Amino acid sequence: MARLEYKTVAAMVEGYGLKMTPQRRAIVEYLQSCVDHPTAEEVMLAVNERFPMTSRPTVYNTLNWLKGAGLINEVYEGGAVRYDPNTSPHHHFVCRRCGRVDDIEPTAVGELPIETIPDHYKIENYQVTIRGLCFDCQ
Amino acid sequence: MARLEYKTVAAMVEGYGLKMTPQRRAIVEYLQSCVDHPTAEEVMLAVNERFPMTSRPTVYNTLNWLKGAGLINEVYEGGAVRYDPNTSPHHHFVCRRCGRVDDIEPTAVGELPIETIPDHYKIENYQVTIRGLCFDCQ
DNA sequence: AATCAATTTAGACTGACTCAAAATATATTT
DNA sequence: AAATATATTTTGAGTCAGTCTAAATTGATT
Repeated sequence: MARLEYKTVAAMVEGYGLKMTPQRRAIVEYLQSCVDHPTAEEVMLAVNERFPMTSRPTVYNTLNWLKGAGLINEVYEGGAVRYDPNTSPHHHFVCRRCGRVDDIEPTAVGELPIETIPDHYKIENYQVTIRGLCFDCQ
Repeated sequence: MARLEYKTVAAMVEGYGLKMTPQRRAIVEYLQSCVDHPTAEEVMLAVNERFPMTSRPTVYNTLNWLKGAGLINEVYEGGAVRYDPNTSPHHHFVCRRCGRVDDIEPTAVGELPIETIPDHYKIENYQVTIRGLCFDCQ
């Protein structure tokens, strides 16, 4: 539950008896460096700039493995599936105009008084999506 | 901003110089009767039970029109795009195990203290997604 | 009943994503 | 350092949700 780190991935790869390949390295490094929430296609394009000819299935395989291992999250905004290297609990701000998705720290929003929710639900976590206009679009 | 109502749709269709067809009627009536959040495919299957041979493009056309007119909302949960006939501000509970999506009234959750958020965002609304286990899955 | 515009349909098409099999690379053993 | 075994990548085809187009149809209006 934190920002994606290369050493975590490497250790996990080891632990599962998997192999660390240049493609996986490149994908993980790109995700680490990301401040936004790229789509699979964006990951593929970015990785291919530095490490040409990384195939689409490999990108999807790796993203799906990282997701399954809980090292990245999938978010859906603006009609597209995006990947989020930040797995700490946090919220999102989505700009109605330009579509950018910013992370919002939980401390910036305060706590939701969810204790008032019907008690037949077992709540594990919650996530807030705030919509509006970002600074640039106002 | 309320639950989808047939008369609202009919009036809007009139107003735009459009035509009320049996297919549109069937789709709207099905959405009205829905307590959950159907996918486009589920809408198509349900409508075809009563009104056979409603084609896929017609279902998508109608759903997209309703969405554009602000009469239904699109939500993405469980790896699929779903439609929500309830356009009042409200939240969602998503069951980790069975994937069902329940509406949660804003009054059941209380207010999020969003006034603490960085002030360079112009906030228009926010939506909470609560995850966990529903009653049946505990 | 005839006309015209909006709508539906069938069928082809796109884009995101997955699958399968052959080729290749990695880590390990000798 | 070469050989081996296993994981991974690639290519190319295939699937699935959703869209497009043009022809056929329907609904509203005259």
